[in-house]
Amino acid sequence: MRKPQNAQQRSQGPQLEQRNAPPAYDPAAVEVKWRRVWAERRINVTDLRGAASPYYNLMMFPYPSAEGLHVGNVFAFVGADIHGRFQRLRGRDVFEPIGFDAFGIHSENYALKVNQHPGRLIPANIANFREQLRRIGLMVDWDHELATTDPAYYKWTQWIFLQLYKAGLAVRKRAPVNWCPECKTVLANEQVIDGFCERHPAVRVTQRLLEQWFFTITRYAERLLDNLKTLDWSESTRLLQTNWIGRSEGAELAFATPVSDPIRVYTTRPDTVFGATYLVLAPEHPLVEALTAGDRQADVRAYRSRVAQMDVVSRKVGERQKTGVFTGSYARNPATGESVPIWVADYVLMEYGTGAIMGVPGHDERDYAFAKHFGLEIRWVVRPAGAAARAPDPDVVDMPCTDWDGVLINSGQFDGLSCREAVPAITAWLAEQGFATPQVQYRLHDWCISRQRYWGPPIPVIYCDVCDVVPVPEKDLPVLLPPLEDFRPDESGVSPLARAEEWYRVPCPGCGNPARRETDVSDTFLDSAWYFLRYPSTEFPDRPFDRGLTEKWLPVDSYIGGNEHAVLHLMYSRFITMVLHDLGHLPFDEPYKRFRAHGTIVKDGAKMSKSRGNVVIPDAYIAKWGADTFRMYLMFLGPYQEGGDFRDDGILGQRRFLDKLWSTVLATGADDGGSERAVETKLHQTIRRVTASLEELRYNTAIAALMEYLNLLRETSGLGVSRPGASVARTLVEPMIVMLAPFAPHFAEECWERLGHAQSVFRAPWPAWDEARAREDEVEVAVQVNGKLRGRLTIPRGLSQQQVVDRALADAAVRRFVDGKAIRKVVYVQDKLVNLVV
RNA sequence: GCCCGAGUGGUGGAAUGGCAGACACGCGGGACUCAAAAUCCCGUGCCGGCAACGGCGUGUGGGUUCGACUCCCUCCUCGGGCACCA
Repeated sequence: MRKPQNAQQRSQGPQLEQRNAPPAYDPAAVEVKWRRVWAERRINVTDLRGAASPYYNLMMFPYPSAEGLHVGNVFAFVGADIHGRFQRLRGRDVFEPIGFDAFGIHSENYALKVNQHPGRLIPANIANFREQLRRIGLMVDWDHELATTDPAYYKWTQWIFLQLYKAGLAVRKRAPVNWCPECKTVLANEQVIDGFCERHPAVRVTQRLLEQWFFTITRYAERLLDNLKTLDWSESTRLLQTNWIGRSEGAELAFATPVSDPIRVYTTRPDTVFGATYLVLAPEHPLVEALTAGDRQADVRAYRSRVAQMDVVSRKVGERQKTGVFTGSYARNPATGESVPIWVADYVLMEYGTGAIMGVPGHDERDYAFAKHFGLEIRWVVRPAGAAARAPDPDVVDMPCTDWDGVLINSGQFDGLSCREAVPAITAWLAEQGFATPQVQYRLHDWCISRQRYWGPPIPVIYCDVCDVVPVPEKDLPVLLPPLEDFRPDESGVSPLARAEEWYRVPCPGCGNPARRETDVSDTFLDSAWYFLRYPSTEFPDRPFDRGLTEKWLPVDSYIGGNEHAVLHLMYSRFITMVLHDLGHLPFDEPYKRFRAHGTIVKDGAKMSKSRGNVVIPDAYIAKWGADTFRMYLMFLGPYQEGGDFRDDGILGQRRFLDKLWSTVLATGADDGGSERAVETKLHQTIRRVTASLEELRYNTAIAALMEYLNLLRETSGLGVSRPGASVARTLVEPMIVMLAPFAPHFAEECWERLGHAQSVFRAPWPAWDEARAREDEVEVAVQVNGKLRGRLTIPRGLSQQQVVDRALADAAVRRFVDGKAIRKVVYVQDKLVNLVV
């Protein structure tokens, strides 16, 4: 960080300077004053019912950590706030709410670490965050603040669970789950990174079998995918979701077996079925036992139990040596009619497709490795494009051919077809005989919402020996989280809530017999899957979201946030919205009309992280430079949707700009109307540029355009050289203040007031530009000879090609390169460039 | 391995296929000052030249075009996502 002299000197300026010197810009005073005025005049409070032109401006609510806001949060919020303020200046009634995502593992782990109860820690963190958020000057309507830990909120989180339960979309499954020995809880697949816990990068995740609640999001896979095409979202985010859903097309093929059930396999390459020389079942496959021959029992059992002990994740990680075991049975290849051996191997996963595959070692990397290792037959049924007419010899070519651009061989009547042609042909042929069905598969998994933890909303279910699973009646919501002093998870794998005896034991709502509460709490992502629905309706204790307000304000007009939530939060909230829509609770099925992913702020080219020790804490910068300067600096770092590199130097540039603008405002005279044409032209160009830049979230270029304009304005008015008594016309200054207001709101308000306005600058209209006035009379035309720049002409706008060429040829520098040569061609771009080809 | 995104001065970055480097930081020089800070002015891609000016220049190599940072192909590096998903 820079030495503090600058700021101190600046802020002490007013006292030190001579009596008649103008007051210096004092950000601390200006910002305190305007935050007070905004609060007093309730300027950021939206009239939700009366708004004529509603605009819902959403930003991702923070998790209130003990460390406080970091610079990444500030970057995210300021960028969204600028968008909201811009919309407001354009006449929209902007609703900009904020809240706190305060449940979850983050909070609980931190509470464990400092040995304090999260119930006491979180309110303090929230108070701290609230203050920090106020200090960065957000246009937030604090009347609608919410916290997911508030029973008035999580009552409805539980209500949503019940709606899904009633609709059959919340199901209980015994399933192998990821278990983090450090968190002592189940992790979603998304929370497992390369086999390690997201929260504990050094801790390997293992496997446990637990009864869990799942939301069957997979039933919505197709819709989640299809709707994506219609959304105005960042391309990168849509792509991440598309890949996450992972749609693939293929066919399910049936291989007859000695037992009554055939083995069904899913394949994307039915064209290679003639090359299927073996089958593989996942170790958990239900047919394994029946298909294992007597003398293979011991081997198969040993193999399966070895796999069962392995954790879910490491089984899938890396290019391990393939393992497997032969069952001793054979199945019939429906295409060739031949018998093929049935194997069991852990490279086949039960959770995807049918849990069984056909092994086509000639044309699949994994099958090839497996067949090589176990000496299984490798048969080529595709000749790669460009290869010789004969099939390549597996003994010579030591790799499979996974090419789609090949031609079938060794495939009976299908020989000669291209792979692409063969897929539908073979599928149809097998389908006729009852051996095939076209099939679409998705990679997406169901959403496990159970957490064996304390700090979350209890899942509202009661277990009764008579009635089995009984949902808590809606009238009994919320199921309050019991105030448990010792909230530590233990090795049992059971939630700490099981130890709250009084809470745990309840009469069954159905039959009144003694029953037990579900002791798991729900995933934090469920809390955040619907928070945007709650904001407009925070005042209603009796409904999750008011129908009228919801219709008026939703879906969200603009959502700006980080791409780290591209597949989890954004997918889950889309899913919940779809379900609530289908159940008749919402009139729309997509929550966010427009989503923009902002970039990441890095430090010295590296991601900020505690372990690197390069985390930038914004507080000191704001204290020293003021929030407005800091906001502008962050936005100037680079394109908002790409992020930027935070450096301590550089912030001074933004402060200099505001200082210069400040002195310009103080030197603004009465409207003399005598503005120079060049400045006026530049003003209209600037309005056009800033408007376009703001629409595209290109905040860095918007600021640059304002700087350019101010530089010209000061130069032409004599302010730059501190000419005594120099003044500048009001009409040339005021639009700039309005355009700056989204970036530096406190500063703009103060300037606006000093310019004589009684109303907030945010009541002013966004300046309009006039195309005619933005156009220059004279243009500079580049003169190229053979594409190389050889001269420039300043000429009146609108000359004909011939006139321009004549003038270009009058230029000595140009003639040097043209003289003595014939001009073969002339390319003229009106008022911009002329290229003489000689 | 597969799918995205990005490589431009000392630095952050700017440029609907049409003057590469806007804007800003930093740096050099000057003014003001007893001096410093702040402020203001001038300069600042690289090479050659006193200069006029010339040559080179947007990760690499090729291509399309009158003209390419921009479009196409190859490769390299960095960042992100997915990954035994059949």
